[in-house]
Amino acid sequence: MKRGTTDDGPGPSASPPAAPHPGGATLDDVAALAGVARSTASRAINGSHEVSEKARAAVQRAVAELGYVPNHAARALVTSRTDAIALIVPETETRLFSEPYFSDVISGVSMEVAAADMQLLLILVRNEGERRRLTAYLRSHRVDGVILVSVHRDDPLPTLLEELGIPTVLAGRRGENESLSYVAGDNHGGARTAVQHLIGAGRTRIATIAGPLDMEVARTRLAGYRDALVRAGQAPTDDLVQVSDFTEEGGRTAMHALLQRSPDVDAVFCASDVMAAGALQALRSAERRVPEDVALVGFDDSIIARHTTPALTSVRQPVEEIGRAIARLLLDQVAEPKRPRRQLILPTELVVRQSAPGHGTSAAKS
Amino acid sequence: MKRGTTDDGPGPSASPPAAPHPGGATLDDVAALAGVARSTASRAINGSHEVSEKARAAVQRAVAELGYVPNHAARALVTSRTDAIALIVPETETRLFSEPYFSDVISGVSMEVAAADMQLLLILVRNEGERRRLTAYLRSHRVDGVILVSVHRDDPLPTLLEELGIPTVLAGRRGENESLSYVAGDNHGGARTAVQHLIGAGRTRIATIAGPLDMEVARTRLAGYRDALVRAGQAPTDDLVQVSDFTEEGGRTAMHALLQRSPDVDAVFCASDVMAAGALQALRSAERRVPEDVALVGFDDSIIARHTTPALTSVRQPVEEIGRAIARLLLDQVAEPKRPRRQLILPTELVVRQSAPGHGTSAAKS
DNA sequence: GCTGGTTCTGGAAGCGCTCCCATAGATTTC
DNA sequence: GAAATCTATGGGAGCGCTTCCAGAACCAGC
Repeated sequence: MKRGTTDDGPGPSASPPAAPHPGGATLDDVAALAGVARSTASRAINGSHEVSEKARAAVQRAVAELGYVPNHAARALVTSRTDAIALIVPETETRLFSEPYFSDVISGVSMEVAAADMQLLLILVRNEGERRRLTAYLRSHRVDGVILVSVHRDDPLPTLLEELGIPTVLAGRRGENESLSYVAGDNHGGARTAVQHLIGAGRTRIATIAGPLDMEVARTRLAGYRDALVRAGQAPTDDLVQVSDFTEEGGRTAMHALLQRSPDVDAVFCASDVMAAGALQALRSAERRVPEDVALVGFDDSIIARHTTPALTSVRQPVEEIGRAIARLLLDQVAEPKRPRRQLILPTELVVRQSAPGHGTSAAKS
Repeated sequence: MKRGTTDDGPGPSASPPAAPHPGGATLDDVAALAGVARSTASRAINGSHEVSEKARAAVQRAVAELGYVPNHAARALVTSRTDAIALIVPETETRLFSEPYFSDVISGVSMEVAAADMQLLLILVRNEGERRRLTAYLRSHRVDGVILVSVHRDDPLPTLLEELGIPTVLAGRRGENESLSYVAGDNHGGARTAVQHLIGAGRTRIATIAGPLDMEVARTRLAGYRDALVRAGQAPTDDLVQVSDFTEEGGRTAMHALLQRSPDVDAVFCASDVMAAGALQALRSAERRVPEDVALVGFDDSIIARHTTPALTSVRQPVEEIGRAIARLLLDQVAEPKRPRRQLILPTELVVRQSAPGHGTSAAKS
């Protein structure tokens, strides 16, 4: 609809300003009914303590009676706060968004944001066009804060946000020296525990399928894998490391490569369940039994981990809690912009299933 | 902090009103730089055609030079449009949100909403408290339109929205006589096709595990199942129908019940993949082979359909397209509120996998 | 009873924008 | 060539709210 290109009203009638109920009563109505000035009503509603009990009560009564709801736009205009938080999800790769990881993070974020009476804006970025639009959008300061999930090492967005001075919290960090606030699961510890579990089960040729190394999660999980081996006195070798891309197809290909290169592999730690599912297919087609011949551990404890056969042992992150923590950090930062950045690592947990059972349960290898 | 009221001109004060960039240049700045009045600048920017080419060009140059971005709140205040669409997702049951169904619908919605330069608000509703908050929120008219996914038959929300006169589109309908606009997959046709596939493969004792009957999707899929049987000249019997709840555990229980009641069942049409996954477990523990003894079909073609063993034959809905259609319907309705409601049913597609292969491929039953 | 504080309150000034209205030019018509 | 008709423009009035400021009302204290 082209803005009322002039002639939608023939005469003095149809006056848009006097719409029936463009949102209901105004603060003036409340003030009038309560018998106070608008400014007093405003103070009463916003909880200024320089209002007498009597006035406050009168205002509250009037608010209730009129069903008054403040006009958000008017308030935003004068306070230059929007009470909105943007959640930005890049949706380049494989429908990342459908991973429980994202939905649970979002769920956690949503809880806290709603509790703070703020709005949550969901922004999916799929391509360059949307990316440009997003940049313009952020420059227009239409949100009080931003949450960024799935950041790549060279993503320009965090830097932009930093320049614009918009409070930002990342789900996961870009690198080891992250300057912004972030919350992440303990990827290093989680990976290490997973590999230690394999070592404890007697596996000796433990490979890993890593994620793309331009993502810090992938690097950290790989580091955790190496750490576990080193601690167990095993020197990690590069031919047991296969870098992939977090997709199922990538997991399959990587597993084939590993089998080719090191046929004696007896365990694989995959940096994601999706890749583990791919690896499982490759192992099946190579006629290796899981877990008897090769034990398999995934990461994320996503929905597919429970549905493969055998079900996947996997590292679970406290995803909803991560979401909540992100929101809390951000809300604090919005309320108090000069507050120093904060970074949080939350513990993970190994969920043991059939693809890599514990001590003794597995094949009597070694 | 003293507020430098108005006179930040000559004074050395550098007062807050002249904040660094509370959002950048204003329309007045643009007008001044372009050498026109504010109203002209406004018209130029909003594409009124009553502006001379010369003025328009000057304004555009000024906008570019200043990096001007309209203040949304100010615009919203005067137009009483928010340019925001709320997407409301009840998150009662099992992390529904993580189903690809939701994420793909959201993805489609997001594309269209972004293209229209509107904002997408995500509102998750988990409990009564959040529900009340939502009601208050909707009453405050802070969104131009609402998208409701996963509606139950007796959900009070659609009615509320109808009363408030807020443009609304549902993903799926509440019942057969839905008064609001909606977009849905062809549940009836999809179910019928699935069952016809089973019939075509020679199955004769085809059961169904239905969803909760207070959801129209569940009813419609059940109706499609019955329709297929009737068309094939088989009278649908109630002991082959087991109502469940769309959860995995529910699917397991339902399958057990069916096996108990009708041990000769040779195929099951499940109203969701999640329930099919549960049914699969029940069949396995009852030592029925899938598909040789019992063929299994799911619905949704969700991520788990590809990861069970055997992989599930399932009915795929054009989910992203549904999302896009929803958004388009809604945006139309926002632009033109008196436009009649519209309802759209989009076709589904049967994806055949091992759990219910086609003719001849399956066991030589019958 | 008057002064010197405290509270509390009402008036008023905008926040940045859209859109109505009146006016100044430009163009046409007779 | 003057009147009539358009068109583009500038002025200005708000949209509903917060917040500054000055003044009213109140309480002590001398």
